[in-house]
Amino acid sequence: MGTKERRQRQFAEREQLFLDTARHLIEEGGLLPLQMTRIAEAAEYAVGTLYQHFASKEDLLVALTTEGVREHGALFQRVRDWNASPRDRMVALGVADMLFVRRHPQYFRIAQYVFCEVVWGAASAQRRQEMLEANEPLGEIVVSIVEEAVAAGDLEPRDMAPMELAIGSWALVVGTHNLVHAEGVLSDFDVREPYLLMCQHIQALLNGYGWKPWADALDPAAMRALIDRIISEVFDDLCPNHG
Amino acid sequence: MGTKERRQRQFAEREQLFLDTARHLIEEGGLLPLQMTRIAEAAEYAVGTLYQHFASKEDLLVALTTEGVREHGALFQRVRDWNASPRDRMVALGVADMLFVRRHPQYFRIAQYVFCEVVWGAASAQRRQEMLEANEPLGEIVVSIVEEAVAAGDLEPRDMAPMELAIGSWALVVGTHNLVHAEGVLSDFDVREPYLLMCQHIQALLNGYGWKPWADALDPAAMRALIDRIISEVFDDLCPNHG
DNA sequence: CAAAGATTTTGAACATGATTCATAATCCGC
DNA sequence: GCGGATTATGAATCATGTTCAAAATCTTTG
Repeated sequence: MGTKERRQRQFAEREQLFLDTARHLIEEGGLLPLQMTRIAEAAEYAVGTLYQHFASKEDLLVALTTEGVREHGALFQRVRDWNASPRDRMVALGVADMLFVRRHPQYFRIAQYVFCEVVWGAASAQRRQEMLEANEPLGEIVVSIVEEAVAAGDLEPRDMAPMELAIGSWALVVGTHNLVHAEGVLSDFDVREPYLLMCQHIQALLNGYGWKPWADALDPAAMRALIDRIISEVFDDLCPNHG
Repeated sequence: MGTKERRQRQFAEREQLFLDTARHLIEEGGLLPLQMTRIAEAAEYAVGTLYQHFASKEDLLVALTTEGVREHGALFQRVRDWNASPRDRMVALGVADMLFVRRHPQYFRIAQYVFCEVVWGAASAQRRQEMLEANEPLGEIVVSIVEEAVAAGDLEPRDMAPMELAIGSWALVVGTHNLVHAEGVLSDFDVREPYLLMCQHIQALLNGYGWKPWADALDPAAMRALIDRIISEVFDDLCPNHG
């Protein structure tokens, strides 16, 4: 009979509850005052129960980030399936990141923390594994778009592997998140719209690879227009106040 | 008399000792098992003495990173003063990072941790201020190279501020460090020489801005040659086993 | 030079917050 | 409804960062 199955389902539901609760608490007050006791209290369970799900606080944080990676991956899949040129889809990946940050302003902060040796090393091997597995599809999607561009003749990779080309945009995106979230570092220079800028840099990078068709990376208006188009064609439901 | 000065000097020396000791311990065993008690022990002082220098563990980590930023800045200054085209100097900044990582394999790991809300927020305001001040020159050097390129007619910035252009390479570099240090994320794709790749991406980005003279970003051999030239002309003393 | 007073060092005691585990409660099959 | 297995509980434990009263040292002064 299905009693075991029900148990498993309830266990999974409770795990979800813990993760949602933790996310809530982080959104309220940040990562700094997050305590296991508080999470358990807020979820109306005992600490011991929380520890039946997560081997440690770090373990929970890795799990939380893994969820974010999956959601992030869902946005990337939309881009992969979008009927547009590989080049526009590369930019759309950047837009996906931009929107993801808007939806989850805390996400990249937590992710940065989670990937630090101190946290990563203190999480269980299984959670780490899950995270890496959740990450794989993202890399694969970027690579697949690069490969399509090569197949379509838009891009001449010469000796570079698709992944090596993909890493450029990837690093650009990761680096932008880092700079944006490192309080004080960019603020001196008052960068108004860092993610618009990021998209322009992606365009420049693609131009630099000789990726066709060429786009004017230094024209913010053109960039905005493309971003608007991407949002309306791919992410319309995520931007209620758009247009 | 100079007894007060001597005191101050000795105090500064002891602070240096603590920082060096901490760095040593981190190099030995990583950040995870770093304990204030251990640092004090290893430096042959009592914990209380350690706390006369650093308001908290986080404070110490920020101070440690600030030292790294200063050393990093010294490399950037060499590049600024190098007698070469702005474009080659932009690439040389990337090479500076590459060499800095070689000298201090742990540095960017610690920096990533330090810039996380959890650590940054727990450090004293003064240490944070010092860090930001130490960081400023780095940004200024990048911007100054961009400005020189514009002045020389190598680059047509249109509506973009120099800083906005500089942020592209900066993000690329920061993102590469992140990917390289996030264990497991890149390893699936076995990227042999991430920093060679980073330099190629910088070239592509500069090409994409229309930054003259054009360089072939997809030619690893050309890139290696330029890196070798930069090392021999700017960083020769830092690479004993070079050539 | 010694004593008084100021400053600095010390490390055991304290505080915080993660984690455990003996006990209590609950569930399941009969 | 009962007995054994499973699960939940939260007070106790443990690990570390931090403090602070006492001891040690240094500086000034008579």
